[in-house]
Amino acid sequence: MTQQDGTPLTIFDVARESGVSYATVSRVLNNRAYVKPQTREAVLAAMQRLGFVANQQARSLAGGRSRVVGLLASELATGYMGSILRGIDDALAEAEYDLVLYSTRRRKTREAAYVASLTRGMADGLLLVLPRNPEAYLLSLRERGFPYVLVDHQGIGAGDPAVGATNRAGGYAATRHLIELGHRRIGVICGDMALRCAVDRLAGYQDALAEAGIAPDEGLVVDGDFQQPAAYAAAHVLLGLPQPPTAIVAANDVSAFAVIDAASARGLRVPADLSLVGFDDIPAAQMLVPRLTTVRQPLLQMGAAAATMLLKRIEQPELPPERLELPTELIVRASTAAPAPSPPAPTLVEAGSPDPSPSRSGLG
Amino acid sequence: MTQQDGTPLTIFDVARESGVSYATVSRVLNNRAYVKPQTREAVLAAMQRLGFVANQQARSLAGGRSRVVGLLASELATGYMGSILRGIDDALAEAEYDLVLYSTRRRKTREAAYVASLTRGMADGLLLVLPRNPEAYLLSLRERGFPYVLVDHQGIGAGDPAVGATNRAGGYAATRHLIELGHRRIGVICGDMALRCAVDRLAGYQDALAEAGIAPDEGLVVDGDFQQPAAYAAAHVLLGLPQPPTAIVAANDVSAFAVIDAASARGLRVPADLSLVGFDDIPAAQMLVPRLTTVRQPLLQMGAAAATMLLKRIEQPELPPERLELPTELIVRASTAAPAPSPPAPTLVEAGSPDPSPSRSGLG
DNA sequence: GTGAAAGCGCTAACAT
DNA sequence: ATGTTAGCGCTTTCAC
Repeated sequence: MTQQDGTPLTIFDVARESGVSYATVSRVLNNRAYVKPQTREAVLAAMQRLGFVANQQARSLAGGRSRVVGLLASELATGYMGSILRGIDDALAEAEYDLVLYSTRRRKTREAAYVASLTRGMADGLLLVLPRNPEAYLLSLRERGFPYVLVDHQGIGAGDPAVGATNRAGGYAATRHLIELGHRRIGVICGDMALRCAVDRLAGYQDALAEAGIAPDEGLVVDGDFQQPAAYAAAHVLLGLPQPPTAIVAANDVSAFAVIDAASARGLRVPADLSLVGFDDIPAAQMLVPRLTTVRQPLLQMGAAAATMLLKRIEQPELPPERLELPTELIVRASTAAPAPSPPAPTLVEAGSPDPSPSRSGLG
Repeated sequence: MTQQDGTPLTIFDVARESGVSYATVSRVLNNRAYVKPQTREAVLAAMQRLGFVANQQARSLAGGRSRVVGLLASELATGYMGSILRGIDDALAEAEYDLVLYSTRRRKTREAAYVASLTRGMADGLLLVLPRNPEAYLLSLRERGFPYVLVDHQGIGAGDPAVGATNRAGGYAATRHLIELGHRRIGVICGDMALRCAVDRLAGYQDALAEAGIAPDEGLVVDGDFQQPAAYAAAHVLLGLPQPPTAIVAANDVSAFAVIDAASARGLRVPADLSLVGFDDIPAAQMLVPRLTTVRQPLLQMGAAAATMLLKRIEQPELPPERLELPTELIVRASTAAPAPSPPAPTLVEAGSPDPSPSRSGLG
């Protein structure tokens, strides 16, 4: 706000208006003790009257805190990021923190300098959502003792504060659902295996196969990277197999959409000819026809939890790193069904107890 | 960056390292004249050597510029926002500006104070993407002479700097495409008519009908708000008409998805029984089965153009407001087809030349 | 061309 | 409980 002469209002103006000193206004502004309730009210009233708003730059320059959190992300335009972003924003708004965006592709400059600019007053902490290769950042962040939290990227090594989801359990639930439907040949399209979440999802898939006594078939595990094109190619590989799978677990919903695409290009219908489970439950998953059976990640909550965790670490930087895994949840919709009874799988399955009717507990 | 003792590096350190003064370092930092090239290089080298990064807070406190742009948006988690966001980010990164996010639902405080905090040093300018009721902001923004640009919300009155798309032409193209396919009864599900873009799209629809000599039928124009639930209800209204439309123009893709939903709930198939055109071309539009025919908005470019315009206005706040409309483009995919020949529309059409074969020029 | 000095608006000791 | 006094790290006059 400005006064009538255009000069910005300062706490000095508020001080004069309320008849106290400079410092007292600052105390009120910062909700500190040692202010008589009566004085506090008078100052607050003066602020109201004047329409005073503190200059954030000055506060952080003087006090060392900016009440800004940085968000480093490789990609902004996905539904995935959008949901996380909203969760973060909610939690931050609650605490009256602002959010500055840093997309990874910005960094034309050296990484060190880049992180340095963050740690030099601009932000009090950093949220990293699936950054491309975080090692470069993490090192200097750790060195500086700068507060940060990883979102959905627990790193291959542990030790960093992180918020993620139970990806392994999710991969397990997806696969088990298919097994319970009667599928035995279940393909999987992997995500970017540099990311822990992709590794975990695959592990969950393997868990479920093992539990059901289905021998793993390397040919049914195809690479992907969470993106449409790779998944489309992967789907064609799977569907082109001499003995194609009757069901596919996709690393994420976007990959699942690609499978539908590839399947329909081959004249296969989902779920009649091919069952399909995605991962994420992005909004589009329920818009699709058929609606996608998928493993929901609580993206909004993950964002909020990460922000909350970061705020805590900003307050107490010495806190030991904490790791949070939020539960995933299988959402059964219309893209999965029992396999077509037609061709009874010949002999490619190598081993395992051929128990055809696993227990129905809990799922599907 | 910090020195070995943990003290942050300042331009004073750089000055000492390079044997010049304090002020000269500042000049180099700001790319100002009156520095001997040789001196400049020496200073730059010292910065490199030390790994110096300027404190942005201090710079803006002293200099009055923050190199930060604020983004005010009502919603962050949509594909729509994501695309715009990316465009903004690209343009800003280019100019080495940072982006601070302000979602509308944050403002628990009074609007005036809210905007004030933006204009008090935090940001040099503000981008407003489809804010809920911008009047409150705009007024105080204008009063302050604070630079801002509206994105995709040209306001009912003109006069604000804004970037949008040719919504009217888009609505026209969508409708005309359907007309050329042979449709005569074309329903429309409106967007939030408080927004100019929704009004324009409807106008385009009406343009096309008029041009084809199809009498407007009020019953075929149903309210919506760009969201799934309202569009779903609207679709049922349309489809439940004694004489339902053979084609529907939806205000946006999300609404179009809802129509597919409602149609399939009624046993209708798209495009065999019902043709459908969306608006936006969000990523999901091409993932859907059937792929959605839609009017593409260049969201990324809109974001980038708005950011660029804002930067220009930050440099020269006195510039007259500029208004930019980026072209929309009809993307014909699989959700539109010629109407089923079965029931030859009885008599509800009131007037107009019943020319059944409009020219095929350009579209289709 | 370069250096010296005065703030930018605020926080945080230190007094009182 | 309140006032006084230094700065925070930088930009920007103004001298030289």
